[in-house]
Amino acid sequence: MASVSSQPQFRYTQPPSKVLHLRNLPWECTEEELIELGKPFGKVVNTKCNVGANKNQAFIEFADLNQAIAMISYYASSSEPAQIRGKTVYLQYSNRQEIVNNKTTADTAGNVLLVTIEGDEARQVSIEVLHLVFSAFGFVHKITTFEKTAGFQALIQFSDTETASSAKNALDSRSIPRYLLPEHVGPCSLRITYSAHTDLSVKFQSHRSRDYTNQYLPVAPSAIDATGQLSVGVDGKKMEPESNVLLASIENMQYAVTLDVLNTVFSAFGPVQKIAMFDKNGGLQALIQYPDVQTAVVAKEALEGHCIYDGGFCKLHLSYSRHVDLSIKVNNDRSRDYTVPIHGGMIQSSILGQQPPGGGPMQGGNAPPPYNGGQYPGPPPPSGGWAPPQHMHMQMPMQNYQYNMQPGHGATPPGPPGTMPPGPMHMQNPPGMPPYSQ
DNA sequence: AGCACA
Repeated sequence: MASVSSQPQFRYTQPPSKVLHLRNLPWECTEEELIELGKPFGKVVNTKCNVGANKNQAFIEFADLNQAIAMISYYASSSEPAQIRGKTVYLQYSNRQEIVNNKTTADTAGNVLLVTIEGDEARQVSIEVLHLVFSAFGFVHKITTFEKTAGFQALIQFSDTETASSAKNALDSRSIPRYLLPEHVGPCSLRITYSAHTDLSVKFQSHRSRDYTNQYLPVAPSAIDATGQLSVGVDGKKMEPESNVLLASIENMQYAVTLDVLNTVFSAFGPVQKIAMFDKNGGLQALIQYPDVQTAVVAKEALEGHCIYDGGFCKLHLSYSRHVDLSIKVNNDRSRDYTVPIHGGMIQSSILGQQPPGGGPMQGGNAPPPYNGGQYPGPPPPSGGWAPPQHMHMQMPMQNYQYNMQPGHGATPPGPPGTMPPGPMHMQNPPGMPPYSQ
């Protein structure tokens, strides 16, 4: 009934085609072997091997029909059959006129990378860690993560193809540094290809996706707990609730860390509203308040474990405070409310880089060693699997935010999303202030 | 030993 097909699936004499169908091939025969076989008769423009249930069929496409005819004719009258690896290969004209290329292996470079995180506990890799790793090559615009059959994957969006390529070249098939992973997590390696995407759609900041160009993007309801704070890690487990207030403790404080130094360091990520410094357990601690959680998250990510001064001095350890709004009673050298103008304009001048009283760390005879731009931040890389990018120093945002305290002006809002220049990030040391690095 | 892939 339904057997009245005008084109039977095959006949014993196919009309000529520049595509040849090959069968009885040795298992998993290579493209090269097919090209070798067809080359004497003409230009092989395409091949497809490992076709069929047994993967023992293949196609060869010639540039010209006459070349295909030449090959068929030759073997039709030859005493020696066509052979690959000593095995007789049967060939005939294909019933198709061209090989459709499903090979995506020649993936075209783009600004978005598809990253597969391989490893038994790949899901433990947080979006923050991915951000940190890929930020070494340039500003990361957006990240989305998802589960596919391939495993735990992420799409990482850069400004441009060049930046994405440099990240891909440096990181593909390498492992995430151990020190970036929780202690119990085993090795996680990265497989990177280009994605066809050019601009990811990120609706919310969540444990699965981030848009770093839009700090005011709403936080996903699923990532907010009863206290209104982000409390979910990428693996869904509870983590330290994020807060707009950071608690900084300073280790190895060889040089004075003043309110102004802290303000400068933390203002790089957004407007600092308030700072309170205090001594605890013989060390210095400070609470730094931002207007929003996202800014604090970015600052914490970028600064955690890094040193204010070169040489391992004044190493910062950051955690989220339980505070939401600091109560600053008095503006002095240990506490400051930058949102409340005071007479005399003292605050503005100090924000803009005035040296701390008594000489800043960069002044005097005991200035810290100069910033070493090429220095690698963080602990030494673990042996094997990881080449630190040349410019993987401090992760800095592309904009410096400062409150404009002049009368009649509100706080200076950050620039619109997408204004960040492409390319790797570089330290921007405020004038007069000490550089900071690992 | 007889025509794939999305």
